[in-house]
Amino acid sequence: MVRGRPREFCLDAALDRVLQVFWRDGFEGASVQALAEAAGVSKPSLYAAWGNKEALYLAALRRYQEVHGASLEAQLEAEPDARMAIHGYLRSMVDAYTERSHPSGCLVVAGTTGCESEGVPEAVRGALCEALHASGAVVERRLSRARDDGPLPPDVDVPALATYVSTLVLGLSVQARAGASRAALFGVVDEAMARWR
Amino acid sequence: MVRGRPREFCLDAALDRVLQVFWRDGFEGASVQALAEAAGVSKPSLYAAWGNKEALYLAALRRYQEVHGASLEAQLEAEPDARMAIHGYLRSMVDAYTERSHPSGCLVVAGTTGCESEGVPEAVRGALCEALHASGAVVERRLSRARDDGPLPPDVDVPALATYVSTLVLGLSVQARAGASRAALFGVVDEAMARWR
DNA sequence: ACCATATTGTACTGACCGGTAGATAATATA
DNA sequence: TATATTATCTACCGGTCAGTACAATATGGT
Repeated sequence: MVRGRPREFCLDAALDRVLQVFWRDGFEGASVQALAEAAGVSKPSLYAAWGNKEALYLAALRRYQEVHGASLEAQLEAEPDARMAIHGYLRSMVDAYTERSHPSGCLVVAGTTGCESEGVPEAVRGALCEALHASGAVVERRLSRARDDGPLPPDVDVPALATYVSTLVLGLSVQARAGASRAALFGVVDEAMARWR
Repeated sequence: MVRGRPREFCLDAALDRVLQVFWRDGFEGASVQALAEAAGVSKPSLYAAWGNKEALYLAALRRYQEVHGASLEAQLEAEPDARMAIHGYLRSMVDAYTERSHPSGCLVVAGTTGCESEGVPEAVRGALCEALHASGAVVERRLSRARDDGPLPPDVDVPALATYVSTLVLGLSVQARAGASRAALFGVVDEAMARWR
């Protein structure tokens, strides 16, 4: 057993609360005071658990990817038809981005857009860029598989097509942030898919 | 003639420097100190000219729209063929978003993405949302005209198509912010236009 | 010359920032 | 029961934030 006084709060539960604040306010916009209050924990307890604001953000980002990202990738791989897989992926994105139980849009998109300021540590910038790249790579791998397996013609430019799809997803995140309705964004997805093939 | 000691700096020139900092760092990320240094003007001079940080941001946003937005709208209207007009619009956006003489991406997109924090005044939030909506409306008007004039079939869903195009543009801005190359973004535009009809 | 008006730079305000020192409390082990 | 270890909270640190008071300075009007 671990010695010493036991922690009185659940790390993951607190991190989820912290995540919500970072998601809404960004790295700079979220004060440690606000993060602590949201987590229902004192400021020194936050520092004792994660070290500093930078490490706390990186932990929240990691949790975001696990909780909100992993299932989307699995779904993309599960659907056998490539076109249907992308269509489902886009629709799931719209669902997630307009879900009312957490801030709208994507944490990574919001973070990347506002990470050029000097107040954002290099490690945070790097992690966000890496996360953005990773989400694009998932789409590219799926499309690459579709080309190898046949449903996509072998002459298709997979990187360009993947970047196109990813760019659309980034746009959906911004639209959601700006308050676009779920219906409007489903319209965008339908419009995009109607032009597929 | 105006009485009193004359101002020793050019308002528009200073506002352009201020704009660059807000563009890169956002409303919260840009300190008034940094804005003053970038403008080559003391902090009280900034306050004397524009009142406070909020008014300064709104003035910078207005200037951004005049300097960086007006020409794009004109170009969109000038090209007679709707498809070519949209293609040119998208290519111009990529050019602007990856231009090295100013921060990458779009000020409005960056601002909108990070304006949910409490530190951002309501007026700034409102102006950004309005600006985003206005840029979408420009595309919608152009497409609406194309439907009325014939080149676009009358059964096309203009609002949905316009939102699709705008969403793509927002995505391009995020990609540019994340460091995507001009070539990669031109590839996205080509991919999107290849699926047009 | 003198006044009214307006801009300038220095130096300041109170509030909040991220982060921590240090005393206290709660547990496992011995 | 005594000790080592860890978590908790209050109260504080120096630094930076947005914003300003004030004296000096530069103009036009009279």
